[in-house]
Amino acid sequence: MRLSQFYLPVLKETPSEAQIVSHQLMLRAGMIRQEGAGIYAWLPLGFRVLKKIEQIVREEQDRAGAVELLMPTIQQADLWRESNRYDAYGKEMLRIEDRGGREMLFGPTNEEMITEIFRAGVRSYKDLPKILYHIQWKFRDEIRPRFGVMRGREFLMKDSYSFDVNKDEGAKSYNRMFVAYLRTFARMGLKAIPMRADSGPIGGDSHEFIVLAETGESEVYCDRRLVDMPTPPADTDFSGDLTPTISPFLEPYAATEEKHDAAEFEQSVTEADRVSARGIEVGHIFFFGTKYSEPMKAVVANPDGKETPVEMGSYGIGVSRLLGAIIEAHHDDDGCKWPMTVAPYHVGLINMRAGDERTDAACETLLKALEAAGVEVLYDDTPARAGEKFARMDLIGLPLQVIVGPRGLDDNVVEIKSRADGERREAPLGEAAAMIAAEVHAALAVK
RNA sequence: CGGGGCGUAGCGCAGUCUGGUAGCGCAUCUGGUUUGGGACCAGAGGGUCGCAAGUUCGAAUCUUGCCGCCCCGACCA
Repeated sequence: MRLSQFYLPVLKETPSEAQIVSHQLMLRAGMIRQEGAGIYAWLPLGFRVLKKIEQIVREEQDRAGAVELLMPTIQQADLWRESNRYDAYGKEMLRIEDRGGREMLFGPTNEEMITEIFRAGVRSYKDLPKILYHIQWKFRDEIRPRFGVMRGREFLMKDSYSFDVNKDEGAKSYNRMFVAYLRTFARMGLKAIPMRADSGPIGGDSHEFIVLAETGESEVYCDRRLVDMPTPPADTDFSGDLTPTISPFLEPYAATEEKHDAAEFEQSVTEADRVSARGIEVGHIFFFGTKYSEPMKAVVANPDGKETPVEMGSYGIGVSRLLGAIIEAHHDDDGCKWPMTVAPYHVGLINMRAGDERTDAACETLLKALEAAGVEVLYDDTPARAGEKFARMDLIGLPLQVIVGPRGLDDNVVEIKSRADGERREAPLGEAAAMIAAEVHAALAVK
């Protein structure tokens, strides 16, 4: 992509309404634009990252055996009356009326609808287990939206729902999502720690996945050993018993404020390993049994031929929020520092003298070769000054910058700069594309 | 919903107390000089001062109402 054809409205100054660094950088790097309190338009650069994150979430859901579908954003009030949540949900639910005066709502979550979809198609325990998920926009009329996409009112969420014949089977589904979540966040360069969490009005077992960050909204407490716990590998067998895989994560102490037990914390964790910090909740998993299946009559015939309500769980990932969390974890004073797996483009190609025959030709050749090798390139072909180009490229934070200018071309080399550590090195012009492509693919291969 | 603050050019702000017909920096456009880390000179364009009503000869400025946004608290991916 040529920058001259792209839409990248960067800001030199920090908009005053942005309080935390991720919000500031997303506005400055032209990733989002606020259209109302807690409502954002996704500009091209931000949209690309959103799609990358969404795709990683999707791949790990699929790997864990979940099946994707798509439910509508608008739902009917009657569906929510079946679970008695239409009145219980309160003002956080955005209620709408259609032209016929029917009560509708913009979905804040989808337990009711998925239960309705499930019960319409499943009759027997032999069809279980099932995990269904979708990635869809939600609207929750938050009392106080803030911090940009970290607490928007409209937000993109991946929500999965598991259906099992009994509680033991339900626990297996819960574990599958548990492992899928560990892998999902790790692939984005995040250390997300599962913590015992308050399951709220839903009840049942619950874990929140927390990224430690000073700007996090929750107070959390955990054992330091959890911070560097290795991620379960890509070849994990999701059809097998996952208890040994997840038990190392369950044994050390970890809890959010609501579930924190100071006495237990001090007793079970050595003083040196006690971490009390702030964190960003990027995922939340629940097992809630028959809360919806019972009132909504989502039942299957069990092996005895008796109809029993299915045991359900729900599993959420805040996809749009993850952009904020990743920036909080990966940035410096100059801008974002995207991990390769979620970067809007892998490489920023900087033409130091756009309009000069020699640099233009070298850039065009590199661009073609890189794109042919499957590398996503943002090519700065604008006539802007060098300082401006570097600052802009640092701000948007592409992992690799390739600098092509007369100075290097005199020696037949280009410069490659890594955004992560600022390291610069030279590469022969003829070999640069292959070297960069290999580097990009190596970084992406880590799954 | 309670408490606090803000709304003036795309962005950041001054002007409001003390009413006199709107300004600064950045950005944008034109010409020129520059050109490897946010350049310089000269010129130009861009504003129903959030909206409405009121007071006044005259309102960005005073009064009232409304709208929007931000921050602190209770709720949440």
